[in-house]
Amino acid sequence: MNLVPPNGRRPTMKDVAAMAGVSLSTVSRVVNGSPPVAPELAVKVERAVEMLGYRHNHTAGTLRRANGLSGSLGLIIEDVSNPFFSAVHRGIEEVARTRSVVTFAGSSDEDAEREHALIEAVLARRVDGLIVVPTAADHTYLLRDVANGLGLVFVDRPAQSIDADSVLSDNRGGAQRAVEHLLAHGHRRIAFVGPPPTLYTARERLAGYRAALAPAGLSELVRHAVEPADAYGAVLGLLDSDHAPTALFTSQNLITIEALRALHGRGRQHEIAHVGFDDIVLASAIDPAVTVIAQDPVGLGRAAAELLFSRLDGFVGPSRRVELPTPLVVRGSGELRPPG
Amino acid sequence: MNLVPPNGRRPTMKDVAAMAGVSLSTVSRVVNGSPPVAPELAVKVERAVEMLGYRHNHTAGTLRRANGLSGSLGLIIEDVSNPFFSAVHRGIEEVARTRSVVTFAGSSDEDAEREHALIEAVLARRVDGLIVVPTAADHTYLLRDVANGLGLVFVDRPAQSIDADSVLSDNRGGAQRAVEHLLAHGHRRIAFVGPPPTLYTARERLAGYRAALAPAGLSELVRHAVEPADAYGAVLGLLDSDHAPTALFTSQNLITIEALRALHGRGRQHEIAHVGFDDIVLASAIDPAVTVIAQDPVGLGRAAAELLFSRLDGFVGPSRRVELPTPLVVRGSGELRPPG
DNA sequence: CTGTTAGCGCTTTCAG
DNA sequence: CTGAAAGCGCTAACAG
Repeated sequence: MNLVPPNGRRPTMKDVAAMAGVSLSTVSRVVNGSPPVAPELAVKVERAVEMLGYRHNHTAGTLRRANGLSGSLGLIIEDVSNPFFSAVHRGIEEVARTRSVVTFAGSSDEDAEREHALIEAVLARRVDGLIVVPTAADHTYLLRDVANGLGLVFVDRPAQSIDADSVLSDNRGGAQRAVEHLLAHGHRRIAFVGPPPTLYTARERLAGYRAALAPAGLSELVRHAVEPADAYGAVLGLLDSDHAPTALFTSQNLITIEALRALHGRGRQHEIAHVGFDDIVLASAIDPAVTVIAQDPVGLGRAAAELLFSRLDGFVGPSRRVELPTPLVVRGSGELRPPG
Repeated sequence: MNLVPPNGRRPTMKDVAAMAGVSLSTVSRVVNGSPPVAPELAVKVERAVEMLGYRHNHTAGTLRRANGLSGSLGLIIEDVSNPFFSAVHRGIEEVARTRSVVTFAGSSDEDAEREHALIEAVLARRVDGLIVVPTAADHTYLLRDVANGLGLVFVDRPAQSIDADSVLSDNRGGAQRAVEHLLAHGHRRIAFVGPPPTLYTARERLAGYRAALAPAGLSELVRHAVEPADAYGAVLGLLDSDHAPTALFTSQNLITIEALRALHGRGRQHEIAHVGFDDIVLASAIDPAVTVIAQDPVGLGRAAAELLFSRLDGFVGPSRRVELPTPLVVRGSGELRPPG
């Protein structure tokens, strides 16, 4: 059964053809399941394939194939091990799988150079498309590739320099809804704790916070955390200040977690209302359960892949922008009322 | 700057050679940075590359290159969006990056057929190596590929059917240490809640639990949760039983989370001691903070990649098995003493 | 130091 | 329905 061929050479179609006593083209036809081919020949070929342990070299085929597709795509995210982005990956995989397309995945670590190196690396492996969570400000160098047929979709944040398909969450709307929810529960001093507005998503969420406060005529109370860990101190500082807030809006995953540590550390979790942006594991296990604005990262990935494949399928319209809703998930912490 | 070539054809080395007025081989030498090449010619080539927006086709080179390496590898894990496995992915990426190797990543979803399809897909794209969290019982079909130079490493669980390099956590030792820790704090009735022992890791952890109880002459109290969600009910059942345990060992990530929900839901988190296998986010935010046995998934990935590349670098010794330590992280929940 | 040539493994006309 | 032959984009001898 498992005869290892004498030499260390992988068997090729030529070897299969020789063993089966047919021509190269017949092997190709059988391997690619493209009739017409006589059943008896097909059987002979299949037997030879089995015997030799022949493995199709899809990349060699790509070189010659009419459409030139490699059946692969590149995914560049901030970090493959960040649960948010790995969920995006998962969504992409779900639709790529239906087309037998495999995915190169890599982390940019929010570093433009690294992003660029990764993109070049996967492009050199001739991926059919690219899905990118953009970090770099300039992506014009991809324009030529797109003109030459590369599929390109940006996800989570829009590209700044070029016009391309993109899939985003409703960041601003979600943040606004979170703050309006706190307002509706009687809060007048609502603090914002989040990363500085360098990234698109951070800017949008801050804008949402402001959009909610403005019509109420309330003044803002903003604390920026450069590193997520900074949020811990920021929240403690807010709790200790003269004019302490009665409610907290934390604009991101890791910052919400730090805020929880601070709140619980001080035993104030039942007094200070809190809504976080991004759902977190254990949000419903702790007391009070954490009210959040939920994103749908898997949906983000799915939508990005759909857009990408529609291009590869020949869609040539103008660039599209899909925005996914960010519903409020009520669990308890966001429904605490201010004292008095 | 960004002249898109008139036709939709990607420029090739031939185009570059023609524009630069040199031969194909000279272009190849410049592109691959393999001297000797006259500086003036190099400049001409580089200019032409720039003008045309030439992009190297690394896969075409693979076909002809002496070593035949594609500079890519395949990673098959249970789920790309599971934080544990995506951390493994991250570890692999860290070492692959130093060699400019990119990674195909896909999810087997604990399904042997899917695993097989994925492996075939990446093999057809001629990856240099494969890192697999095995689900299928049989991997003998990979033997021939390994004989033909494929690097192969199993991670998190050993392969059952073939002899290959593998990287594991010390599952049994970690579980044993967890239970011994609870014994040392005076507990005599310690329950085990975990998945049924179908998977290697589950079996090992259960064995560790038993290995700790046996010398103490204590009887076991085991509850299996087929789905993580089942652990919630299982823990409630234990709490309500006549001979309720005073301590809990939960043998996995998601099960620990469900147990926490149950414990906190009943307000028993300060009475029942609890140690979980696998670290979890927010473990230190809740009260009491959760004592765990920590794995090092990033280290698992790094080690797997090191083993893989050592093979590609020509190492030909017998198969190696690396086992990573699983330290106890003391935080509070595991140090509660039994009543009385 | 540079160019010519053969050919990697495959798909695709094009004849038979 | 099957085979022969050309050639995808590239690298590696080998001459010059």
